[in-house]
Amino acid sequence: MNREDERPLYLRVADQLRERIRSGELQEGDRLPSVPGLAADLGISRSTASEALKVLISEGLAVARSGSGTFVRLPREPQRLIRAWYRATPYGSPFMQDMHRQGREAGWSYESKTVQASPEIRDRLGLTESTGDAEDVVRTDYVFLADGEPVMLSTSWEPLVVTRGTPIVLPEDGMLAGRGVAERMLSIGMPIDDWVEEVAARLGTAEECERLRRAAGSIMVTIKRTYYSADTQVETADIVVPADRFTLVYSGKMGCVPEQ
Amino acid sequence: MNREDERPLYLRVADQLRERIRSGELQEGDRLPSVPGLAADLGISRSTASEALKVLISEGLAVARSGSGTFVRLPREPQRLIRAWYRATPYGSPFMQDMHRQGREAGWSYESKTVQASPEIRDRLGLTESTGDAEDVVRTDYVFLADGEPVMLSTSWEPLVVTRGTPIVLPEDGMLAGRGVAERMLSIGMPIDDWVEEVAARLGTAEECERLRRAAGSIMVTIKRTYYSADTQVETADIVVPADRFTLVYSGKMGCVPEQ
DNA sequence: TCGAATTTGTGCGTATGTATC
DNA sequence: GGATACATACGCACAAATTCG
Repeated sequence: MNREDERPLYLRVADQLRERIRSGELQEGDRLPSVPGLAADLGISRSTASEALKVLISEGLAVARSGSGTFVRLPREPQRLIRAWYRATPYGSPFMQDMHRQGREAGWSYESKTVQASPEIRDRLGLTESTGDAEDVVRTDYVFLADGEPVMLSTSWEPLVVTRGTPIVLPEDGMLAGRGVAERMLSIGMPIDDWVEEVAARLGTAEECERLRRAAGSIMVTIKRTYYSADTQVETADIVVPADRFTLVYSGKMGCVPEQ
Repeated sequence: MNREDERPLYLRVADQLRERIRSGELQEGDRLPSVPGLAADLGISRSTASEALKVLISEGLAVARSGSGTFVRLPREPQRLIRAWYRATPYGSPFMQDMHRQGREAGWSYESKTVQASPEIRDRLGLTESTGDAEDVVRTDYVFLADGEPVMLSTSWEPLVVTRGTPIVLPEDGMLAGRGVAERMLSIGMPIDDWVEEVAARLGTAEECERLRRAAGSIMVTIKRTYYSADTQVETADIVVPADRFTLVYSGKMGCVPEQ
């Protein structure tokens, strides 16, 4: 069976399947050989055939549908997300504009709550004065959609010390709903003049992978973003995007020359 | 055996081990229970115990050493890499300055070659005129070190059409060796006035993981960077950093107000 | 240096549950 | 309902790496 057993059998079987995908013989949405089928064809055990398929799944090249089969799922060319601190556009938030430029139908759903900030969030928002047990931020959880599919998660925190008593306390309420943080803050006299984004990457949690319809253990790019107005933090957010779908684009000029 | 089988057994065992790590009972470097040990202790099969450990490994909370055991490996606090287009500093390149600020001994090794650019690199450098089979770029492969350990890979391409005949044809040669691209280009009258970075994440290749001394299959953050001088591309680079060691920091002001 | 014991990795077999068609 | 598929769980065996006396 093994004229050369440098590499484990299940990896060699995975190589073989990967090659059939790469060559175009198996295309997007095609069904890969089933576990029993592979085992019979190659004269290997079902456990080993299953291991080989798991390799492709963990690489994001395939998805398993219980009871149905394992299907090729080619990574799309990643979309570009332009990271910029402020872009007033007819399409609303920066995400909406990026999707619109790429000819995709964008949408989002959200849920806002007034809550007490965690120590980390308090730190990121520069909330030094104690408010006891009082609620001090509005937390909004977003799911962003492209062509109806969830593609980005974001959790945003805005300090009540900034927004309390203004018409924009709730991010997705009122005239400026869906227009993005920058425009909303501008409307209450707090123009955003600086931002910081900390970019990292890690495996997605089970919940993130499920909400973004990715295979368990998919790689996620994470962004911790903070917006400033005159050295005051007015918003901070945790953003999660699947690494196989997005490339983040930063550029030297965007801080100086907002696009119109 | 299962009074409630909502979740698979191997996931519940993984939960249990994860909790022992989270609580501090098992610390960095400690050995997790062995597969046969777990199986005996919990009255489960070795296959199931092995599956449970694989979950923690895939989450990056543990590493397996064949023949030795499976060990807790808590993620370190990642270092920050400040991404900025130009920072003239007494410490040379931006990488050197970041490491110096964090009190780490920085260094690098490199290798330069004059080569013919690939189509992708030609595109990134805006080289539209054909040069036949002639060599048209200087390619430099860097390994950056922190405290003697390799932490970042970078491959840089500079078009000969810009640097030919100048004292800085070879990046790490002459007076400005180690001073960074920005200073070198400035010295030949090509000040860098714009940059674009495309940030993505993926699994590291076998070679990258080995050169950066990471476990096979570690997550890497990749940056495709291009420097411009008056709308002319003067350099492009592919940068690879291990995701568990670095966070990239971008900020709105750095494009306008270079640090001194 | 050698060998015994332990551990992970791989591969085989089987069985059952459950989802899909 | 029946056939097929994946997911989980059990069992066993051997190879390779490591550790330790």
